[in-house]
Amino acid sequence: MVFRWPLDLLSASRLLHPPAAPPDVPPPPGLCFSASQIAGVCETLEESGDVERLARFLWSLPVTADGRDSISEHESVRRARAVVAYHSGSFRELYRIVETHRFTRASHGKLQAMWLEAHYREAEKLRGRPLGPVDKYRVRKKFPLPRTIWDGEQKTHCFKERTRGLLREWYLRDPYPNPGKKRELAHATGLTPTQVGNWFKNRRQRDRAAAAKNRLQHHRLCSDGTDHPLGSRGDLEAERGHQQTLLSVTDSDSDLEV
DNA sequence: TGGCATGATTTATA
DNA sequence: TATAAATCATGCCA
Repeated sequence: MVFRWPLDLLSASRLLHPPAAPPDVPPPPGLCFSASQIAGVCETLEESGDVERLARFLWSLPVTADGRDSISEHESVRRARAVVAYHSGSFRELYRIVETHRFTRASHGKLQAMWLEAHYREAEKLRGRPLGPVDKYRVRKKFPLPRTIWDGEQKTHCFKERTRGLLREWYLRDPYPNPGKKRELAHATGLTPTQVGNWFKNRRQRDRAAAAKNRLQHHRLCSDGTDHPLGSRGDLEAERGHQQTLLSVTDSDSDLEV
């Protein structure tokens, strides 16, 4: 392995062989590194966050015209090149690296984050303003993660229809299930007990909101000048009773048919 | 543990 | 493309 820049040979040498000798003593001429040793240096520099040094190190590596050499084939080297491309704003280069090579699962998280962030930045630059959540969602839809850095596993935002059906069913029977019932339902739906708890919590919250809204509308329709302030008969029991009635009426996330 | 407010994501609609 | 609505998660308080 012949380095283009002696300084980087020195860097690599120090990373691979921590300085037992005085640090400024140059490595012996003709010192060779294997591709996996080079990859190790890339990993170390990447972990250290010193992108500038990583860039210099990568630059010092010998390259073939098509990049198909034992060094460039190494995933850590490719990932390091992607990192450098990202930090230097060379997003086209980043996309090219990511799209043309398959990466292992261990690299997916970082590469996915860079892929998305790069596209966000481009979109922001294009629009001249920061992106909101919906803008980012559109960017993600427009530039889906390549399969080289994504195993294709769909992350669903909503629970499965069958799961939701079960939850609704149980909710109608008992909106306040005890921990045992929650665990049972979690087992039946494949959700965690926390998710089940959250679902019931949200469901009650939505029903209360819908109940309040319905009552307000009803109040507006009925009140032809007579005054029925909302809180005047609002004791808890009345509220609960109203909710029970509304279970059959509100359906913010459901098709409740009772 | 429940209620409430709020955030993030996704989808629908104008 | 902006906006609203729906859905799930999370944090705080009582």
